[in-house]
Amino acid sequence: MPSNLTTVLDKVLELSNLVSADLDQFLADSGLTTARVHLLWVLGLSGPSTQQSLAAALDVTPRNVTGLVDALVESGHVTREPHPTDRRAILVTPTKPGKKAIDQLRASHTELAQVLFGDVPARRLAMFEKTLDETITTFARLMKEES
Amino acid sequence: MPSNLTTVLDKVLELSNLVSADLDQFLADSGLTTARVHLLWVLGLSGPSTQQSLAAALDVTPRNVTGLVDALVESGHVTREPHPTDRRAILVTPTKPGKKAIDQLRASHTELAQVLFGDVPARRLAMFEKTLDETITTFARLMKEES
DNA sequence: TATTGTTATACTCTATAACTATA
DNA sequence: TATAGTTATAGAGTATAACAATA
Repeated sequence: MPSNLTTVLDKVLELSNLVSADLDQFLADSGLTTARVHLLWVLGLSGPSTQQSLAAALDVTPRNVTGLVDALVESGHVTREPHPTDRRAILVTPTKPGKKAIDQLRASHTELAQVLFGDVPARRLAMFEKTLDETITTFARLMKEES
Repeated sequence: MPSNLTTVLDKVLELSNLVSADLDQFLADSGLTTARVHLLWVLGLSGPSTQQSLAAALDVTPRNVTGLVDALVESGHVTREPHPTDRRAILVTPTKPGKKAIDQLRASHTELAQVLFGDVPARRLAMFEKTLDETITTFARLMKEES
C-alpha cells in the first residue's frame, strides 16, 4: 500500500508547491513579491533590524537587501530609521501598513494550517509530525556529512 | 504533544526547503540551474518535446522556454531537432550528456528518498502518506473554491 | 582595520507584445 | 486565421567588486 519512497518524497514537495502557489495568490492581491514578503516576515519576527542582520537571516547579500528595502520603502511597508548608536547602520522598520501586512500574512498562515490539518485526528497528526521531525533530523545530519 | 497546526505546516515547508537546498548543491556541481533542471526533468519524463508543450508542462511562457533551451543548447544538454511533420515546430532533444544528467537527477532523487524515509517503519510511512494525500486533496478543493 | 550600506555591473528567470514562418 | 517560435523590451531577484562613511 505505501507506494514507494520516491512517491512519498514527491508528495511532500507537491504539498509545499501548493502552499507556495497559495502564497503567490496572496501576493498577487497585495502587490508584494515572495522575496519582499520573506523580508517582511523576518522583520515581523525580529522587529526593526539592520540590513546586515536581514541579509544574514535571509541568506542573501547585503546588496540584495538594499534592493528589497528600496522596494518596500517605495510601497510604503517599511522606513529606514537611523540606528540609535551606530551611525553607519540603519534600522529597517515596518510602517503601520507594513505591520498590517505582516499580521495578515500570519493570519492566513494560521488559517491555512487549520484548513490543511484541522480535520486530521490528533494521534495521526502527532505521528505525522514525528515522522517529519525524524526526517528533518536525518537530513540535517546528511548535509552536515556532505560539507 | 502535537505542538500545533502551524508548527506542523512549518515543518513540511522546512523539509521542502532542505530538499531544495540539496538540489541546489547538485546544481552548483553540475553548472545547471533550477529552471533548466526542471526542463530537463520534464524532457526525461516526456521524451523529445516541442517548446510549446514544454511551456505548458512548466507553466511558463513560450518565450521563457526559448531562453532556457538556448542555455541548455549552449551547455550541450539538448539539441533543437526539426519536427518530422510540422516545419514550424522544433523537437527539443536531450544529448548524451543531457541524458546522463537526467539519469543522475533521477538517481539522486531516489537516493534522497531512501535516505529520508528508508528507516521509517512501513506502517507509519503509510499513515504519513495517507495524511499527505488527504491534505493535498483538501488543498486542491480549497483552491478550486477560491478561483 | 573592520563594518555598514551603496554604486556599478552582470546574469537568470520571468512576462507581454509584435513579428516571421508555417499550417 | 491560428500556431510555433523568435526578437524586443522590461522588471525582479540574485551575485561580486569597488567605494564611502563610520567604528
